Amino acid sequence: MQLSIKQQQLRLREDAILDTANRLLAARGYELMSMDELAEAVGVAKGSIYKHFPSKESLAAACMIRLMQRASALLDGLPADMTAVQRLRSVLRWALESRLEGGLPLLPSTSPTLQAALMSSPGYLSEVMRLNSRVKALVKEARTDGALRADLASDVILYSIYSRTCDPALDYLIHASGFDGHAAIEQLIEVLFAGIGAG
Amino acid sequence: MQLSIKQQQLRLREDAILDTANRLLAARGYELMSMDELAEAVGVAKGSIYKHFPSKESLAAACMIRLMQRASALLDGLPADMTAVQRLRSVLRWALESRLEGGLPLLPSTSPTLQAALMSSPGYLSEVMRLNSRVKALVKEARTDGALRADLASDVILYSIYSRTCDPALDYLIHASGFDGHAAIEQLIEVLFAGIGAG
DNA sequence: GTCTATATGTGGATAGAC
DNA sequence: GTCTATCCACATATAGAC
Repeated sequence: MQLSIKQQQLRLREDAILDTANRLLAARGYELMSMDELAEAVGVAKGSIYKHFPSKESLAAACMIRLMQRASALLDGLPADMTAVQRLRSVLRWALESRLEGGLPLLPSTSPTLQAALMSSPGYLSEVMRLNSRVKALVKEARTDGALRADLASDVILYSIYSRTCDPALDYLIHASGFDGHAAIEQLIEVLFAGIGAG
Repeated sequence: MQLSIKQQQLRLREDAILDTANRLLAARGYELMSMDELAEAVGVAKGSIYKHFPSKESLAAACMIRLMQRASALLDGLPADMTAVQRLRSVLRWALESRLEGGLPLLPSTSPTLQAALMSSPGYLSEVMRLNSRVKALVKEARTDGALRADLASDVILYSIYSRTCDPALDYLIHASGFDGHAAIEQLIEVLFAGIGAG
């Protein structure tokens, strides 16, 4: 079933909106991104955006869903011979590299109203669950491999990994200490896995 | 030189404003705390707040300055026989306990406009420098003690410590995993120092 | 579906009486 | 210095022509 030309154009337009929104959300956060500036940055009228997304909140939710789908796709694409802990490193590295390119909004816990909207968005919730259970499974596997500390609760490990995706140390190292972005990322990954890794 | 009754009352009023602002900033962030709700929470008219602080930004700066002064005071009060790395653990523990009590705003990097305002506030800047140089000195001392990894750049260690004060893993552990707050704090401190500590 | 124009609400900041 | 009442800018969201 092929999409018609019109549907393809529509899809492209929506992707353009989401790309720009993604960037603005990452740069300024949910509250400070106005629909006016988004419309101008995309190059469409504000009213048009509301034809694609019924509200600012649903737009943000769509951004987050797309990001999580990309994270899942990244996991799918990893070489089959990778160990669980290597996969965990890879997905964290991908998230931090995405942040460097200005594409990773830190939306969670940014805004109560947004948080409430996300929590009542079925699409968002199911994608969160899906990604979370995959990462959880990797943590469990890495622990049985003996690659992660057995004396830590697995949630301590899990949330420590999640939290590093929005670690402000990355920005500090780059802007205050002059680190190269990729080098800074490797340092943060190294420190994290030295803290949660066995041996 | 004793303060007059009136000056004391003024000071108390200002402290009350700062206490409430501190709590609201921690709970909702800079953008979402409105001067309207602050005034109502303190129990004064909005106009009155502007007699004490010329702008919302200067109010936030005053909050941050007071917090950093408290951190400095905490360092002053630590036992003389504590090692440098123990002092670092203590100040991080204090920061996280403050967050638990709802008193530690995550202002840095929260808002570009606020960031700009802070960077042009002499009082804020001098307090930042003062605290930062003390913590930096502790990191240096702990490294020469052999308590911190020598293969890491000291800025990597320094910013990793700073970043843990706003680690979202704390909230996740408490709210999603049912951890006790103090236990969660000890886990995060343990993971961090396992990552940056020698041996 | 895209545009222009507008309704409606809310934010920071101020004026002026007391 | 505290209050009430208000100004002004800007944000989300919608209306209506094409």
